[in-house]
Amino acid sequence: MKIDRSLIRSIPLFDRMPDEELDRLLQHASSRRVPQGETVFEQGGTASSFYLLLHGRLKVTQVTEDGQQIIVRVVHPGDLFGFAKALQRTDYPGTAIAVAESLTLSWPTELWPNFVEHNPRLAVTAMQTIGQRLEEAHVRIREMSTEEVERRVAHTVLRLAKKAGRQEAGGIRIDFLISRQDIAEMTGTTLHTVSRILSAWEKLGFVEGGRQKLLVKDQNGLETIASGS
Amino acid sequence: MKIDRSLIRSIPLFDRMPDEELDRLLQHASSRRVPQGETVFEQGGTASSFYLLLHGRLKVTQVTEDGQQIIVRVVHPGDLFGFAKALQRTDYPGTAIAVAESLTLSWPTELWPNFVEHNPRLAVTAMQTIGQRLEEAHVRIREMSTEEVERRVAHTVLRLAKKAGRQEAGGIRIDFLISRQDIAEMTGTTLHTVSRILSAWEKLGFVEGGRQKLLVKDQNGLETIASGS
DNA sequence: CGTATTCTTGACTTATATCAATGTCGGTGG
DNA sequence: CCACCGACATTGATATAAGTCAAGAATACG
Repeated sequence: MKIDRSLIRSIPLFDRMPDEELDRLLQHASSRRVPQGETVFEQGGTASSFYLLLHGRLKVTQVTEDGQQIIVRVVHPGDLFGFAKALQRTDYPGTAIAVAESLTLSWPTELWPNFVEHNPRLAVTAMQTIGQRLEEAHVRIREMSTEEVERRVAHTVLRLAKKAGRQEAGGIRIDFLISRQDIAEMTGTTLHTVSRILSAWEKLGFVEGGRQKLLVKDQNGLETIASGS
Repeated sequence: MKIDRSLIRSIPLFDRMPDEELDRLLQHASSRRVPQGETVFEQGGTASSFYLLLHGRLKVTQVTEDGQQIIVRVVHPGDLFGFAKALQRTDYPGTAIAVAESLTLSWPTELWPNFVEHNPRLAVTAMQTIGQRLEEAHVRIREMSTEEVERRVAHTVLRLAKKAGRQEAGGIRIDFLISRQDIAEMTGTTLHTVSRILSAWEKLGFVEGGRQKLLVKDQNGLETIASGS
């Protein structure tokens, strides 16, 4: 399948890679259009590929034994995801669902060690990527350990605005479908509590809600809350 | 400084590395004995080295702006730690304190990219290490999102018993000094709640407490609690 | 010994979950 | 095109897990 090289070039992971190396990489890649709501891979499924998100937005969810769901992370364009093999796993630990029309690149997992060995720069960058993810996880742990719900929700919304926000008349629109339940699963609370919090913020003019919609109208206001009232 | 090679060989990261490669690595390494209670590096300090724990036990803590402390992780023998550079940071995100007499190896951070480029296997293994750490973080996030305190404490104690337990008459001893406060900082709760929980478990014969001591007497009992009563 | 941590335990408070009911939006198909 | 249905959201009332406040006991250490 033919893949637009300029789109790839815009991704930090590949921006300084020599042409030939990049071509070698793309040779083995396949791309796929993923419509809103469809899954890229599912929790427990055999990890046959690793992926790169070129365009769109995904959420990675996990379901616990007793049926509770959490959102492990949101995948943004340029992010590697589903690299279970690099974590020495054979199955995917979560389910990746498109929350906006998306475009992915994928490679067979067998090629991962190969790529890494032949391309040390890729290895270093990939490690940095995973490292950043680790830091994000630690931030989340820290917030869940020390902050109350409202602050956590504020932090989460601000991060979404930063990573997935589109400037719009009146504020920053979160650029994909996101429900109260989703926000609850990202912050470790219930949709009821999130709903109450967003309602309160709406009264204060900080945000504007809507069905699976969110518009941040006053970033400073939220930052005040995030930093502990 | 002369370093015992057999000790290094026992560590998975290096077990299958050619002798010459290992020597090249050890050439640039320095080892240090860290007495109980001393720090290896401190939060915010310039990341000048990365480390490997050969022997002993460390805890890595973080202090938030408003002075609350959490334990990010416990470092066990064989673990890499303080590899801030791999995460493209210039400072250490936390403080590493010896909770038992310890022995570390360290390398100047500048050598990290060098090592990785010259030793692809090391790169892959290091990535797996970070990957595992990421998974552990996700487990913790999942537990904090979905489980109540008692279950989380049970999970944490069981993990400690598994990773840092020494068989002993009557049960499995957690092999380093650990306070109620420490357990609280690992599970996102308060020392009071931990104290009450451990007291209750002691009455049930699951554990035996003591000042900065913990003995797991009934692993199955704890596992029942961990899995949701 | 006495002084400082660490731990325990009780009483009380509170944030947040749970339970329950109703409202609203938006897409589907008749 | 409108009506209806299902998914999503709001909001109130109530329950409760866990935090906070407070005091004292146990243990280690110099």
